[in-house]
Amino acid sequence: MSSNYGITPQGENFSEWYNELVVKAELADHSAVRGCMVIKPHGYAIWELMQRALDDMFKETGHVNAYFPLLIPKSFFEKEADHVDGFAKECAVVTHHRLKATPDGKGLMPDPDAKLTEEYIIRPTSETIIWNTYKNWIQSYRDLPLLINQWANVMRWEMRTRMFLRTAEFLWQEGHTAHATYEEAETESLTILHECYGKFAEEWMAVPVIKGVKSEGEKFAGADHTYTIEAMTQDLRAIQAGTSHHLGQSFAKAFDVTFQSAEGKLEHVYATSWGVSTRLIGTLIMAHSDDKGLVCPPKLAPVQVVFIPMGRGEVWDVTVAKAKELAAELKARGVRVKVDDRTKEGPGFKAKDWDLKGACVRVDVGGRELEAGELGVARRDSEEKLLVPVDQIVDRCASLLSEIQANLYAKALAFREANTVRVDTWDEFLARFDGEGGGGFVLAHWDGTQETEDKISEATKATIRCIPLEPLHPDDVVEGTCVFSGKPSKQRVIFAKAY
RNA sequence: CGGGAUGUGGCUCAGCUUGGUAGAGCGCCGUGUUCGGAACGCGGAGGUCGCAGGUUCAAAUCCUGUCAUCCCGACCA
Repeated sequence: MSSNYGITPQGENFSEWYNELVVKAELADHSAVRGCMVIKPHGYAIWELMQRALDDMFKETGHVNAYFPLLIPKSFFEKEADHVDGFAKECAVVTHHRLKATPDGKGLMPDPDAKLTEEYIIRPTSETIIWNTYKNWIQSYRDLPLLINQWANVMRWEMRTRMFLRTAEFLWQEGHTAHATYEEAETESLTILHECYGKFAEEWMAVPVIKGVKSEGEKFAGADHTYTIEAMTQDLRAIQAGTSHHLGQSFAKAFDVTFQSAEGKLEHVYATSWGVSTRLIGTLIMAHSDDKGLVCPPKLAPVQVVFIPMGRGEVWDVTVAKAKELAAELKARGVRVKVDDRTKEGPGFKAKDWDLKGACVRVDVGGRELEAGELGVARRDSEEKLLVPVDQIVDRCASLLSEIQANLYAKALAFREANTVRVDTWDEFLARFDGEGGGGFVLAHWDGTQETEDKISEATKATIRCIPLEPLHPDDVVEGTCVFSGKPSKQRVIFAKAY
């Protein structure tokens, strides 16, 4: 798109649409640092709203926040073999603690005399530093469960990055818990999945998700098993929006974290870890937004209602005053409002601008309408515009917000259902994922082997997103035969091309 | 890391083939007329052409290297 206005339509090039939207809606910008973005105020506002809602849920389920170091001694990483394999290839390493002038005096270089005896890894995730710490915190069954969450940044040196979806540095939360029994840890990982992540995705983001367990090939490095919430994007791909891992005793054993039980026996603890990241913002965009720009569910919209005063001179003074008055009333009800009283831009410009930035409801405060006693109210989620009597504006805006929240979820759910199919033959399976783009969710039988999973992925680029915890349809758990190998299968699993 | 493309005022790009004093539109600043879905006039500011070498009297332009970004693969929240 060569124009400064507008963005590439989704249908033309989804990827370009996404990249342009992120920048033009002022959510984020590329930075001088490879793979790292600058999250701009409008984008960060969404993250803050997400943080607040999630943090409340974590607290509600008994967790507390703490903070652990950004740098992790390299040796910690060597202690859990699977974990090393999973992350070693994408670690940034700190090797020196001082700079000195280069011989030519023009630049700086790491001072060879300041080489660290043990190098540090910039955390790609904090299991190792946390479990090294927990070792000192846990002695007795009375110290359990230990339920801690951390809000932090992490770094993974990814080959290819995309703003919000995969950046080298990203913001997230990571929960790390310790339990006396396998069952209790299992309950914990499922509680997070259901009470926090699933609920947040559906009730706050208005994004329906499928909760399931990852196959061996897709699970977290070092986990016993991994639970996930999987969402569908508008280009028919799957996006992993959050994961909750039951780590078993692997980290407890690697870091020798034991406790004495009530019976006096020394046992290793059971662990979970779970996280969601700024990728949620990417998920949000890909699930709801359109060719006009960002569509934000009201619960996470930085600006829920925007007022556009119109007219010039005395009329302008009147419309601005009225807009501010109405905005104040709405604000008193806890609605996030904005009066766009910029004088340089016209109302047409402002309407487009707020469509782009994802204001949920726009109220045009015009002189003529004000005299007639009715104002134009436009919904961002639909094309719908309505006339609302001035004295009902506040009530109507408030009710519209919950209608929009519900509508966005319903729309996304209908979209996912329309693009979820059950496939029983290999030819049909191949056809579904042929070519570029997604292919939606395909529910197919799978023989449960890694080998088959790999071969399917190789042939189609589609991977097993999860094995649903609850079947989407009762027939999905009726036995069948693997779509690839023809071997017996207990249930259908979800295949999709993933972000 | 493999294949492809691109780096020129804040943004989108032209100029490069055939070396010779850096351009346009948008944006920005000032000003006036405008203001109901991206208004217009006039006057301005702003770039050692990604970076480092090399060739040359002379490099945005030619050569080498390097870095970054985007697209396609492998990897991944």
